[in-house]
Amino acid sequence: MSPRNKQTNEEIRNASMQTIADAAMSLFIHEGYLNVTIDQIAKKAAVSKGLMYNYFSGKEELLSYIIERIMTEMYALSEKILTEKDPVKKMRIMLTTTFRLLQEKSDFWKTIMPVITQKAISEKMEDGLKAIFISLTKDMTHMFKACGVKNAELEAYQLGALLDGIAWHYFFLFADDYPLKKMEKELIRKYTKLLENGK
Amino acid sequence: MSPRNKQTNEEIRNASMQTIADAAMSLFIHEGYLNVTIDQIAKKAAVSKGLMYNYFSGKEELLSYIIERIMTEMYALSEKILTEKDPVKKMRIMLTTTFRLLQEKSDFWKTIMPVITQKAISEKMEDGLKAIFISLTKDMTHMFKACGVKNAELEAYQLGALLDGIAWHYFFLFADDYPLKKMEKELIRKYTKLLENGK
Amino acid sequence: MSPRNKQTNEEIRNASMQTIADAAMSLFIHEGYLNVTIDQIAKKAAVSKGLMYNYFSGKEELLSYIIERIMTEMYALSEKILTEKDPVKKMRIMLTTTFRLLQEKSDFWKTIMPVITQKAISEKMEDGLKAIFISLTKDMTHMFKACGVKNAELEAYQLGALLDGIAWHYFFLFADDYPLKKMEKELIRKYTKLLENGK
Amino acid sequence: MSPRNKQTNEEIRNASMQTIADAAMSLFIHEGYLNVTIDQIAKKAAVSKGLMYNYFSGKEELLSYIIERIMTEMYALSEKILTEKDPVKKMRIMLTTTFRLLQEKSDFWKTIMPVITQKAISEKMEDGLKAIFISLTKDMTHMFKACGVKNAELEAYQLGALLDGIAWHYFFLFADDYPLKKMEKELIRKYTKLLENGK
DNA sequence: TATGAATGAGTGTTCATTCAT
DNA sequence: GATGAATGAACACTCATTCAT
Repeated sequence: MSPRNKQTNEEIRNASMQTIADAAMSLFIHEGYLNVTIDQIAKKAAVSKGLMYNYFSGKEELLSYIIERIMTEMYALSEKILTEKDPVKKMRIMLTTTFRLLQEKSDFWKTIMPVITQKAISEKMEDGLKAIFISLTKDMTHMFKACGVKNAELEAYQLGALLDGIAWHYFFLFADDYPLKKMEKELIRKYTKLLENGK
Repeated sequence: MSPRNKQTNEEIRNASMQTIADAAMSLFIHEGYLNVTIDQIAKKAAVSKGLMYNYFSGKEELLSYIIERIMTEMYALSEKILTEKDPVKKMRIMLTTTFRLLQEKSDFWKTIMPVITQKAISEKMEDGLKAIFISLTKDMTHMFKACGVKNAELEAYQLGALLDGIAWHYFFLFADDYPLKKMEKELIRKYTKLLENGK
Repeated sequence: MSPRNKQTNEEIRNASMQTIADAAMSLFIHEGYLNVTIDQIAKKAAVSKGLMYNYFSGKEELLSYIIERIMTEMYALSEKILTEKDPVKKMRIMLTTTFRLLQEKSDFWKTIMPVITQKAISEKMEDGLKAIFISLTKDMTHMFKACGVKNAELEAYQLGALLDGIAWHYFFLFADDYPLKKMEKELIRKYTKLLENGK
Repeated sequence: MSPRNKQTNEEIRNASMQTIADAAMSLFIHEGYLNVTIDQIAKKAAVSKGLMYNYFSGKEELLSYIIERIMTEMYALSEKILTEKDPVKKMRIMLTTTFRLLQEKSDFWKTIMPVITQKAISEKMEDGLKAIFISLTKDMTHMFKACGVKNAELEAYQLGALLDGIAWHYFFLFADDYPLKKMEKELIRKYTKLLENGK
């Protein structure tokens, strides 16, 4: 009879939002944003369509919310790399993290990448994503410089492109035929050497 | 009085098809396949909706046609590289061709990349595209081996990933901020050296 | 404040379905299935086009639903005849029921008959309708045999054909010029005599 | 160089019309009037769409033309029956003709019957068809009367309904399961007897 | 006479969004 | 907070008809 207290409501609210966002994200990943209907999301989240509109003003805002969640996660990952000071360790963290994510969170990436290429959508992520890439690239540049690597900035750009290119090939071209494990070992070897030789 | 002759009709038909396909491709590139309506295509091509359906059985077939055109073009480009025998020349051709296309045919690539990531669509290109990538990768592998480069296959994969990663960053992340020219020079220098040192 | 309860919703749903199906049936009867547009149905039912698609997956399923309703009704009618044991009574029920329906439910029949002749559509009813006709024909055959009528099976087929032929002529050829009342009396007289003389 | 003379043109014209009408009729029979497109007709007739419009002002007029051809044929058949004077022979001609047509021209009937039931279309045939049925019914009535058959008019109506009902059952319900041959023999026997007993 | 490229109104269908309950 | 029946603009696609040649 007595109304729920504020905190409980807040919790319910938050739980519902997460439920809906999870369902939506899962569908967006597997079906593509434009192919997913509100009905599907509501059904998967086991809530009514109407409730969705209590929390999100529309399909697009739901996407924005999900992208923000993803960006937060990506930001956290980049922080791990940025805070490591030792160059060789930093490089190893970056490479192992990247390759681990390629396998463990392949869905995560398979969502991100197509989404980035869609003009209307990418604009939502762009700034955040770009910021992360830029800060990582700058960080790598500094690191390469500190280790005496020549053309440090270009090396940093190459490393970034190489890793994204590998992701791209792995996800959209070669899939399980891709020599992911070998590549990881080889890159760790190569870049460790580069850093050490640079010193 | 008499009807058009067969050849004239053939020419008219072909011209219309190209007009429509060009308009559609341009729209698919900038708006994304799923966001583009038949009305938009017809309007841009300055023909009636109905005419589109005289030539293409639907929106999807129109996409297939465009993709085939693109694949044909890509295949022609890959042939140029595959037929060159001298390693250093081959590498230079591949790199300069790639970087030239990134700038001159940025639309071409901006279509390819998002399209590949769209599940339903990528299946149409996949086999053809994969074949091209695989044959190029094999070609590079042979070349690296012939020059005594260690881990030839992994190097070939890296090169492919690096170039696609650069394209990706250039188009969807950094755009005009990207040091494209410097990168081209650096890669030519680096890979020429790799081939020569390998010998 | 609280949402409608399940039962109320069920009632609303059912009412809407019947409203739509009634409107559609009426239009199908008078205009022919293929000539009727979804817009017409929606307008006649005074609902939105979209609502139709909440209940029926398309125009064809709407037709199926209507046909099923009709078949259920026809089946109920045939049951009345099949369960009557006394030959003369059975015959009288069959004839009076048929002639009554010709007048009272002329819409009902006017729907059935054209629909049967439409290939794509008839397949939906065929089995059910055929089953009813066959069971009635068999029932009549047994009855004629039991009464010692010669060529019992052919007589049963004739009776069935005769009644459907009368319906056909009444609806599509002669209309109100048709001597329906006289025919009913004559057939009752004739077939009663046949059954009694057969004994 | 010299223009075709008038007769030749007339012949060409007529031949083209027949070609087109034949193709259209065949398609109308097998696919249904509303399902057949102008393209299909033109293709089947091996003429251009444009030519069709030289001869027929539209799809509907083409149907009218075909129906008229059919009506003419039906009229010719009815004449055969009407002109025979001997009752038994007349009856035999009518029955054998009907049953022969059921088998030989089943396509012919399968077109006619659905078409009759479609309001918009039936109006085109109605008058002609009705006239034929009425004249046949009257003829039969006279014949029955002349042979002393009781309820001559009702008998004539019954005969007509019976034959159309048989056609209906044969075409749309029982198909090859129908005892057509037996029925023919039985009816000849029955009606011959009726005529002879009536005397 | 003959062609078939071109048209565009019309059709079935989808789906994000609203709102009475 | 929660529901889901209802809406209607928007979409892909069809096809009878026109007309320049």
